[in-house]
Amino acid sequence: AFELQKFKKNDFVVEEGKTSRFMGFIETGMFQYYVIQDGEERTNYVSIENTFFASVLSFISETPSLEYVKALVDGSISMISKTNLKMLLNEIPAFKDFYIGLLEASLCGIDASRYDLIVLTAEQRYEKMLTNEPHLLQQIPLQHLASMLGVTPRHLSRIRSKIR
Amino acid sequence: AFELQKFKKNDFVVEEGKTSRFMGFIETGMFQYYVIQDGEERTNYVSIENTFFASVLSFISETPSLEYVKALVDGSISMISKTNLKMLLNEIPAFKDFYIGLLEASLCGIDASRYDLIVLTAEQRYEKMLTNEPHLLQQIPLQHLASMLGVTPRHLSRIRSKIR
DNA sequence: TTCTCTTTTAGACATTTGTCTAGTATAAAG
DNA sequence: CTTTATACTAGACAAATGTCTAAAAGAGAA
Repeated sequence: AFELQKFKKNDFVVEEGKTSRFMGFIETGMFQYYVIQDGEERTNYVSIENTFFASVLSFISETPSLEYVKALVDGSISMISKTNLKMLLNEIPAFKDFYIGLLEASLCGIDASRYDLIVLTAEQRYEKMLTNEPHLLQQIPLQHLASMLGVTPRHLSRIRSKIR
Repeated sequence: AFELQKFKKNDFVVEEGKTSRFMGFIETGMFQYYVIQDGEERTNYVSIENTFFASVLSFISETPSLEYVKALVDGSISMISKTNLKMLLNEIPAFKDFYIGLLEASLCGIDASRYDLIVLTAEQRYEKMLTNEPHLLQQIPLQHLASMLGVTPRHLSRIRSKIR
C-alpha cells in the first residue's frame, strides 16, 4: 500500500489550498512545513529522514491544507494514500494498533514542543535543541531552525554568538 | 469502565512526579495544566467542561508527569483508567475507532495551536481566541489565559486595553 | 456593612526580540 | 578564475514583552 515518491529540491509535497491525501515515512531528504503570512514564509517545522510525514490537519480532516510542504533538497518519501490507509486499518487489526501508536507518539512530541514554546525562552529552546537534536543543527539551514524555534534568523544569530 | 470523580477547588488531578493513569471527559469545572519553573507556575492550558482530559505524555507513555493539573473550581471528570481503556480497546472493535478519532482530533487541535504560537503575535493570538473561543474568556481567569497565550498577565492587560 | 483576599489594571523601566541594512563568507555557475 | 546567488553574521534602532510595584476593582467571609 506504500509507494516511494521522489522529490527534487524545491518540489512541493503539499500546497496551500489543496487537500493532502497522503501520509508517509521520509526515506531521504529534508522537508519544510511553512505558511505564507504577509508574503513571508513562516516555518513551522523541518522534518528529516527516518521520521513520519503528514500535513496533519489536511490529511486527517480532509480539508484544504493551510500550509506548504517543500523539499529543501532532493529526497524521497514512502507514501500511503488516505484511501489505502483506511483499507489497511479495516482489514488488518494489528495495523490499527500501529496507527494508534503513531498518533500517540505524535501527540506526545507535539505536546512537549508546545510546552517548550510557552515555558522556555528562545535561548533555552535553542540549548535544548543543541543537546536533544544536534543532528538537526548540522542538517537544517539556520534560517529555518530560527523559525522552528519561533524567532527570526537575526535573533538566532544573536543567541548563537552569546552561547558560543 | 468510566467512573465519575469529583474535585474541589485546588484539588490536584495530576501531580508532577507521579504517573497519571487516567484520562476522561470533563463534566463540570475548569482544570489548569501547568509546570513549576523557578518557583513559578507556567500554565500550558486550562480546559473546561465538555472537553477531554488527559495529562498526555504521562498517560500515554506511562512515565512520571512533568506537569500539575489542578481544579480551579469545584468540578467533576468522568474518568477511565489506562487498564480499563486497554481492556475496552481490546474487547470492543468500535472503541478503537473512537479512540483513533479522539487522538486525531487532539493532534489537529494541538498542531494548530503550535502553529499559532510560532506564526502569530500575542495580539493576534488573543484576537483569535476572542473570535474562536469567546467562552474561554468569560470563564478562565485572565492570569491563566495570559499564560496559555504565552505572555505575562501584564502584557495581556496591555493587549486588552489596546484592542478595546 | 466592613474586612480581607484575589483579580485586574497600569506606570516606569529593563530586557528581549524584530526590522532594516550591510558586510562577509561560502558555494555554485559560467 | 570571475561572477552570481545564497547563507550567515552583525550594527543601529524600533517595537514587543517582561519585571517590579502599586493602586483600583471585585468577590467572599465575618
